[in-house]
Amino acid sequence: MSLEVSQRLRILRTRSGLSQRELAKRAGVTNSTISLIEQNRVSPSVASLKKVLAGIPMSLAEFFTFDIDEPARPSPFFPAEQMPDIGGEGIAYRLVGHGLKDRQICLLREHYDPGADTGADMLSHEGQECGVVVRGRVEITVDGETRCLGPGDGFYFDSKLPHRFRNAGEEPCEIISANSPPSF
Amino acid sequence: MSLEVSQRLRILRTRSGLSQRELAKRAGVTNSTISLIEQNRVSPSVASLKKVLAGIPMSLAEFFTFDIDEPARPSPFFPAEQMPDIGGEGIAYRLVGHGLKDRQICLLREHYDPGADTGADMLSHEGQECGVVVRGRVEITVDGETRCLGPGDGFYFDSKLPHRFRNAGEEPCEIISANSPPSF
DNA sequence: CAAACCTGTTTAGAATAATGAACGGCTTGT
DNA sequence: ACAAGCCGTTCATTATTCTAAACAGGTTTG
Repeated sequence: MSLEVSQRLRILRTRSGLSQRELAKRAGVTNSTISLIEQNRVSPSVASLKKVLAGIPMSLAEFFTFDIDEPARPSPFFPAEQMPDIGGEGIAYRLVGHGLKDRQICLLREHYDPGADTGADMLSHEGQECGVVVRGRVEITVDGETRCLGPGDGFYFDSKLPHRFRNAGEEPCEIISANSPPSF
Repeated sequence: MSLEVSQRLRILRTRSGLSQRELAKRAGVTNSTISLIEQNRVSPSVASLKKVLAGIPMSLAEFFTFDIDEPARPSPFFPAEQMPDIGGEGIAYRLVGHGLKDRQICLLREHYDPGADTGADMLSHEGQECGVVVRGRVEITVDGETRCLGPGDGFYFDSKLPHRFRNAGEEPCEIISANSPPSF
């Protein structure tokens, strides 16, 4: 949680143009409750926080996911040679959109040397990921199911499923992949 | 909130294969706290709920947004020849992950014949989009800025900015692109 | 069989959050 | 000037949550 409950609430309340008392009235709590929460002197019960948010109105899910963002307008183009390499052993990941704010997609050019893989342990993380093989062949294991994909073949799976990538062939392998929310 | 805090916690805990005591230990609370919360006999403070979730581990945002849509697991692999073509005049879009539920990313294999383009009118829609040129050359215009990209080059922009794609070269052009939220 | 070890639940008391009524500061209107 | 209104904050009391320890049921171990 990048933002405290206290900060989030104060931001949301003031953004809505409500005073502590006014919000309290709408929410069915007292103004002191709001005050104490916003000063981070108490940690509200989920029940009371829910009541408070109902006065804005906003759901708990929205409350905990909202973020303060600022706009910016950088160039939309990313030349091949300017993409930073963020890969590892025998693997190169090049990120499209490096440096952009509020990026929702992590789009990667992935390069696997022959024999290279993502490691002995299966990967597992939040989000979804997908990709297309552009060159070479890659052996992909997802949730116990293994397949060998070639140029033009695609994949799409929930990143929480244990997965692994391996270049089992003799030639380098290129993949364009996307995942969201971004892992890089 | 479609799901009670109590239900969510019990589902998440059991799904993680943890007992109340084990989770309590990891979270630094007592087992009775977990029990009472799961029985909905108390509404935990945000502070204690956060502690509990840290033992899973999971953020408050994830906790309140997660949903139980756990249908049968479809295959994560999409062979090249099975991807449906959803393109237009001189253009072919092939979708990776066709038929999946709750897809957050629209990953496309795009094929542009020489001279083909996305039309006279600029495109503009919700979301973000990005891609990498795999073969050939494409002329991309975003918010008045035009660039010609070749293999390995990437782009990333807000889909609301007026944009247009055109294959200005003599050879077919292939692009792997991603956009979110999905337009297909 | 029974002792040991799980599981989730319950209870009294300690710790914490929420209330209701104050307070001080600032602005508006008479 | 001064009262009336708003603002956010503070404090003693009340209400709720959290803890520690015990309870009840099921499974494993000797």
